[in-house]
Amino acid sequence: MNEDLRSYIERYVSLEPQDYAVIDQYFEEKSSPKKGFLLEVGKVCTHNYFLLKGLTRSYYLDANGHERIIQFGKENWWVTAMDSFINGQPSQINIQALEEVTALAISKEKLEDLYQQVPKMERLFRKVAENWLIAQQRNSHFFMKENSKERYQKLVQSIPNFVQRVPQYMIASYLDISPEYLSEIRKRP
Amino acid sequence: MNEDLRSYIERYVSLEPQDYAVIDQYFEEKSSPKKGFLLEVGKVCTHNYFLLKGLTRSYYLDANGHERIIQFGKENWWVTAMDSFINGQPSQINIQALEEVTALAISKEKLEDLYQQVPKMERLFRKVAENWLIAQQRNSHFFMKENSKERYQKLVQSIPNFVQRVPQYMIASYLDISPEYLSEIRKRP
DNA sequence: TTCCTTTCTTAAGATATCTTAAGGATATTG
DNA sequence: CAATATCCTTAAGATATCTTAAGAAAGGAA
Repeated sequence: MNEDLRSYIERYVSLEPQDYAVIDQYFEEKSSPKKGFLLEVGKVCTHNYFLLKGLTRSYYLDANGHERIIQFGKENWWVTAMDSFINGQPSQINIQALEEVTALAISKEKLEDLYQQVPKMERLFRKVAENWLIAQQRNSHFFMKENSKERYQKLVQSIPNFVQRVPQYMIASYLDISPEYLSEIRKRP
Repeated sequence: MNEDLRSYIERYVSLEPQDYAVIDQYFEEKSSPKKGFLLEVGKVCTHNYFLLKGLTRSYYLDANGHERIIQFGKENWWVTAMDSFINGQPSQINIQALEEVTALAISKEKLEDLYQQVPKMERLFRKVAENWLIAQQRNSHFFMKENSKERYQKLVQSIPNFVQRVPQYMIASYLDISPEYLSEIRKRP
């Protein structure tokens, strides 16, 4: 089994050694070139991706045709369109590789089966969902509480060198700021 | 076992009949008068509450001493301070009863034990966390996408008679609008 | 009912942020 | 290297929303 996934799992649950071999069979390695799509609007999100390498963005086009980024995906985190994946509905978002991406993918059906074969995985994904929820809640409050300048500054601080990996207009989109205004914010002392 | 909790559980997992009696023992009924606190800032949130009756708000005081409501709790939903409950950290929020509240409460320790006794509960709370996450994500996008007026109108539509149960300034706080501006919005055609 | 507290409204001035439009800088490709 | 596409900045005017302050209305307690 892949080392990154293995140590990720170990952080949440303790398994029998042989479980890892079982789990491994449920995942398939997938990759995407830069600018490729892991998911497009309107299609059902059939897979959950554990990112090994690269960077993704999840976004949609708003009423004015502007791209709105709602999430970035990075190494050792799960990338999927939760709503579509869980409920089998057409996705509202695109997921695109911003850098060349390698990921371990598991389909919805296989995941359901894996829960039967290795019940501890149910616990793993419970904890993942709980942590994700907590992160999402913190993020929501962050957006409500902080103004544009603070959002930008805290992003820069909290994820060093992230700003270098991503064009500024995408940072602006993610922070819900117009690119022009972000430019002005950055200039100010 | 309480009927509401039972049918809630049945919506997510199918259990053996005897499981319900086991589960029932893990919960204790708690109640709070109107304006009572289920949790106060600084204390660790030790319980997860399944609301049977009444209404709660989760809020904190911002830098200017203004109350900021981040969530309302209603019948047949879980009320807790996730961050504090899961990570055992002091809570950043207060949880207060807006109406007289009756709830079924389970402590963190008992819940961990329950996962061992009835492993299907792991699945239940995985699904609860997943749905909660999806709801939270939708909510975040809703706040980013819609302006004040639309947020208010959609709240009124989506939860009829909610506006009657709660003072307007609390609605404003929840929608991240100043009470004065909400008053103006409501007046406009 | 009367008083006191809580909640809601009004209005004026202040501020953050957006929109539009244009030009400048930087990357990528042929 | 030139050419093209992508990305970033500047600035002016427009808009949404907040702040402050005051008074009006409604609700609850005496």
